[in-house]
Amino acid sequence: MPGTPRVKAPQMAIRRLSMYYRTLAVLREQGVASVSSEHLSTLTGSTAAQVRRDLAYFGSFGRRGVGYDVESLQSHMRGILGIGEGWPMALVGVGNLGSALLAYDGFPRQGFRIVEAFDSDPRRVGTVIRDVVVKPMDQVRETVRERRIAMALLAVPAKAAQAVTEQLIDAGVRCLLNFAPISLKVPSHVYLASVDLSIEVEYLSYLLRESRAEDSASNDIRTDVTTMMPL
Amino acid sequence: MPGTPRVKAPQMAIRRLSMYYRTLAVLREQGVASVSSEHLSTLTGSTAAQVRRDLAYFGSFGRRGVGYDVESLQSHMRGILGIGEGWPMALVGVGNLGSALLAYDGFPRQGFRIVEAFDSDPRRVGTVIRDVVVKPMDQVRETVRERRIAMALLAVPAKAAQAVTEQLIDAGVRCLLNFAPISLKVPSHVYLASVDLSIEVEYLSYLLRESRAEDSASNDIRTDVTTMMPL
DNA sequence: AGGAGCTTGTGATATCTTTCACGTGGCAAA
DNA sequence: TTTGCCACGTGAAAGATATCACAAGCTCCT
Repeated sequence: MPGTPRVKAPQMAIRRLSMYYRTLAVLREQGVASVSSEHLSTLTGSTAAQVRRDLAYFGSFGRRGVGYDVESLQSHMRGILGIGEGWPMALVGVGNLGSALLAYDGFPRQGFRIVEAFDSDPRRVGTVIRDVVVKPMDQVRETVRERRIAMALLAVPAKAAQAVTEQLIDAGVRCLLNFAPISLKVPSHVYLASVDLSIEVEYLSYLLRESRAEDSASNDIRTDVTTMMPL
Repeated sequence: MPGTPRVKAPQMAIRRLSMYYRTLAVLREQGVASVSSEHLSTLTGSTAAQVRRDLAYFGSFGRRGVGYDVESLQSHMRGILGIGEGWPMALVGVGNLGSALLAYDGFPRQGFRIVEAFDSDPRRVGTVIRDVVVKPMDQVRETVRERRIAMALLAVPAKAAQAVTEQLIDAGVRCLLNFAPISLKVPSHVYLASVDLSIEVEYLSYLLRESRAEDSASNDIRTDVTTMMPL
């Protein structure tokens, strides 16, 4: 890998890499061979300086005066993000949201696959969704260990989330993506990210409310907003 | 409202308010009348200083030497976040994810309700989920205007997302929660938040990969991580 | 009433992140 | 080869956010 990562990359930079990666995939489909930081920034809603800085955290992938080679940059991003290593994932909680996650084709497209699903409800156990058989909770430990699953998606009710989390960690899971609206506690060797729909909606609600007060609207272009709570 | 917001609150502070709000709701159910910043911080995975600072952006709600009154603080948070104003929301895209969103009970519990749903697929139009009739896309404009819907959830394929966004904005929507894995462009008077599952999973994948390299694990307690990309 | 002990609210400070601005290397054309 | 232009990579500056640490205010007890 060219260049050395002098300092640790900010969490947000890593998230933006995902955006860059996807954008590069689109460019490649379109037959674009080379892209500048400027170009990439308009496509991802970032700034040129930010794109360059983000990439520079991991090495120097571009050529001065030219830009970045789309294919090579994409493959570097893939390597950095661990895409295509085919991480197998486990899903716990096969309710409405869990079922939707099982069916979500964005995961396999990026090389992540849900290979096991669990639920505590006996009526759901045994059902098959997208070739995955729903297993009872008491098989979590054995299955996760056996298949060496490191990542899990948590789509259970808030009340059950902490207990299930502990089960999963005990079984050897190292990464958790939590959808339950609750703040989970995990030991520091476990990575945790959360998608919290209520927080998103309430944040928008706040902005809406605030804007009613001041009401100052211009006509610029505002760009994408995602979300991250560090550490 | 007591106190004055001297400076604009960071976006992250607002997201944390949502956490505080939910935690307060739990405390109230448990009959807890008063809570300190210290206590609240352990429950939400923040720090005491951060809790105090976050709250101080909006006023002074506590009493020195005592703490915060759970009920009154909760009601202040509710006001700030605009919870309970009963914002009606529209959903576009009633696929797997869209259906799950319709069924998600976290929204109505916080006072947000999906009152209209739209889909471009004729096979889905007319179906009823949770008392909501799925309407065709060409009724977006009229319906959103008529019902004065300001918030919309976008659960359509990435390819369609930008076009649908523009339809919604044209119809008067001011806030969008986007689930499509794409960076949307919206005018600056429109608020946009995105939930991007691929980014979350790839972020975890990155951390996992990185940890394999250095492998330095201690036994502290790590706390919740959500996600936010500012402006 | 006075003092001990607790917890808030907040200046000041430290840390983290983004933006600026320019030196450097690279390409192309004359 | 030289000239002109382009776009990266990166120190340095600015800006944003989090943390520290303490004065101010409240309650209770004596």
